[in-house]
Amino acid sequence: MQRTGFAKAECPVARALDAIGDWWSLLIVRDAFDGLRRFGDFQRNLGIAKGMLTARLRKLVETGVLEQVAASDGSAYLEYALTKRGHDLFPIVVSLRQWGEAHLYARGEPHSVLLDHAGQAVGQLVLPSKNGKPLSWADTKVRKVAARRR
Amino acid sequence: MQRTGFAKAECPVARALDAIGDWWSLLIVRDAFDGLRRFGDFQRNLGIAKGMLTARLRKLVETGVLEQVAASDGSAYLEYALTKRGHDLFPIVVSLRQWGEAHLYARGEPHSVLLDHAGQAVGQLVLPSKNGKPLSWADTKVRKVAARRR
DNA sequence: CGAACTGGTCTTAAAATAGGACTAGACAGG
DNA sequence: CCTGTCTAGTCCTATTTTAAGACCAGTTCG
Repeated sequence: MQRTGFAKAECPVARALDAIGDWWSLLIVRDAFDGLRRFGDFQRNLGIAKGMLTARLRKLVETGVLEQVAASDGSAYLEYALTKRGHDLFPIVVSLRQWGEAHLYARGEPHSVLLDHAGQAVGQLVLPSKNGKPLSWADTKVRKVAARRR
Repeated sequence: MQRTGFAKAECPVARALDAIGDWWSLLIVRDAFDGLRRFGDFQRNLGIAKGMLTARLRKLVETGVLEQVAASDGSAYLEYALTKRGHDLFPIVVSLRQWGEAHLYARGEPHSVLLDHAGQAVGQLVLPSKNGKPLSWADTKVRKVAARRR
């Protein structure tokens, strides 16, 4: 009765959830985007059990989202840094953030916000189309399985 | 030792994960975007245990992502339909899909793809900035807690 | 050198999950 | 209008996952 896995699903959404769709992984990644790099930083900031954190970090390293690098402060410890693949998770974290901001706060309730380099709140993620108008859920359809190409 | 909850976190990412960040909810939502509406359709398509599906659907209805509506075929059964809040999950599902497509398939391995109304594969989600250039992770920063406004 | 910090491992109890048996009401056919 | 099947669940059990904290070896600080 092992938890169902989706690693071999044909659907990319299912595979992505298999890789990073548990309760902690995306929060670790969010913290990594905020600049956290050390085991203890993640542990204190998230309040996660250490064994859990060990397991999650290990899986994220295996998946290629994080990598262990020498500590930036010159000490003998290791740090966890986002890889290219990890940085590519940015739209996922932002989309979760924007949905959360829009739907899960009472009016006036304080929450963190995402700013650009100029200190301006950023706009919504958009899915561009040829003619410049953003695509919505109603404009798209999934083709079940792509033909094997190349 | 109840699973840690993030419902009251100040971070919107954490709240979003609390609401829809489990192993099944986003797959149910994905199927709903694909047009599935009935209990049995979700159950057969996902291979999920029925008790699990019952619990997930109930939570998604509570969260306001799905709502129960009369069956579209005129029978006495109910169907689950995406609400506005549910449709707003579209960027999350798309960002997961695009990350999965980019990183979790061997070259040439078949997978489903997202098409626009014209049958063209859609482009990448982008986070627009004032000057038109998309923002990346390096261009943004989180302000920890927004001042209470209004 | 000794104390505290770092980054873990191990153990335990509670909770979540998978899988399947069972069921009440809806529906379709004869 | 009777019966068999379908639908949408509930309930039970075995197993896995999680939370929480005790413990520990190597590193750094004073």
